Amino acid sequence: MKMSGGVEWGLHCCVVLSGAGAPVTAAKLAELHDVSQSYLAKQLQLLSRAGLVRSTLGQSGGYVLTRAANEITVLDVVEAIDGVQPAFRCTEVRQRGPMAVPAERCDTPCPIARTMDSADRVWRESLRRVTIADLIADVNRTTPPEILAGAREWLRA
Amino acid sequence: MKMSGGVEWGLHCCVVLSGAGAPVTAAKLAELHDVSQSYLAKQLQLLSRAGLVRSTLGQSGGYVLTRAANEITVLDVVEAIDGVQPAFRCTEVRQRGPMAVPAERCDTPCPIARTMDSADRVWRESLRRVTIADLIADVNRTTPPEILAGAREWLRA
DNA sequence: GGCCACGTACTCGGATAGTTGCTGTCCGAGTGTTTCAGG
DNA sequence: CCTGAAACACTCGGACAGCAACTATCCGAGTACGTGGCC
Repeated sequence: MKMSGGVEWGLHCCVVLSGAGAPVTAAKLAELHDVSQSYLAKQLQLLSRAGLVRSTLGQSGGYVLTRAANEITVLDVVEAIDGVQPAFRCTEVRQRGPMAVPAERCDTPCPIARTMDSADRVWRESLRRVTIADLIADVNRTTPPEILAGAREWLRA
Repeated sequence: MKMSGGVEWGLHCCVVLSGAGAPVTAAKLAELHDVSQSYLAKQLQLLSRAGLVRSTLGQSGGYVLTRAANEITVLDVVEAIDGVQPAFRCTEVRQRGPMAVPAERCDTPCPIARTMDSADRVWRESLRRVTIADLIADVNRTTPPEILAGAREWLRA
């Protein structure tokens, strides 16, 4: 089980976009993070489809957040890039084989599926509790101020 | 993000193995669940490596659980088949690019990684709370008794 | 009749192909800016 | 000098290869049972 690596990039991009007041191009974001420019563009498209960021075309275009940083949760980004369907999908094994349970007797979900769904729910709830603003506050507290200022300046240039 | 489909098979097999008093062969388990015999053998090997089941060779061989059903958690099976490493792996993006943070200043983990680790922890904790015995109790309550008896008889033959 | 050795049939275990989905890349459609000519 | 339109340069968006991991499979190593011969 592996999450798409684009989730990490997307979260970093949201943090950066929140700090920059002006639109930032995908090329700048890619260079800042030293990742593939074309592939990051795809992740940004996913964020755009999900309505988390808004893209503006033209010479001074780029991406901006559509909402305040404290109104975007980590779960929003994860679901935008990695998809909303849970990792576990019940294939109804109990309805197969020589001792299959008829479908009409399967009114309640398989207990295995219920267990997995419950775990998936608490996982998503945990991610929903953290917002981009929380991440930014942590970044501001743990990274040297000169690097933050430098990055802000680098984005402007 | 998708979990290995073998996890579902492995859990169903543990439930069945707990009900059967004698060793059950991989071929029988595969036929009972109507899944690929060879592929399920691979999942059972993973369970064997993890020490959850014990394999006995020879004519009347097969697989048996090594512990009581209430001492095997769903997380044990998930980690045995799907692996123990978390779905999210931090690539230390902050240490890359033109505005990289030097490694010696990165004493605390990235807040993104911390958020993901926390979510992964509650997910695993949720799965750890459910045991095979819990699954069995639910199965016994929700499936018609004649099917349970039939399956037990089918396994014996 | 009891015991031992052998052969057989059955089991698991690891090494080997196939397929799906993630990773990475490219070029085309669209728009804001700039420039230049005309009034 | 001001205005308007056209050309340009830069942006995002979706369609196209490459690779890794999961899925599926096969055959070989090893063991318990059954059988036959011997004592």
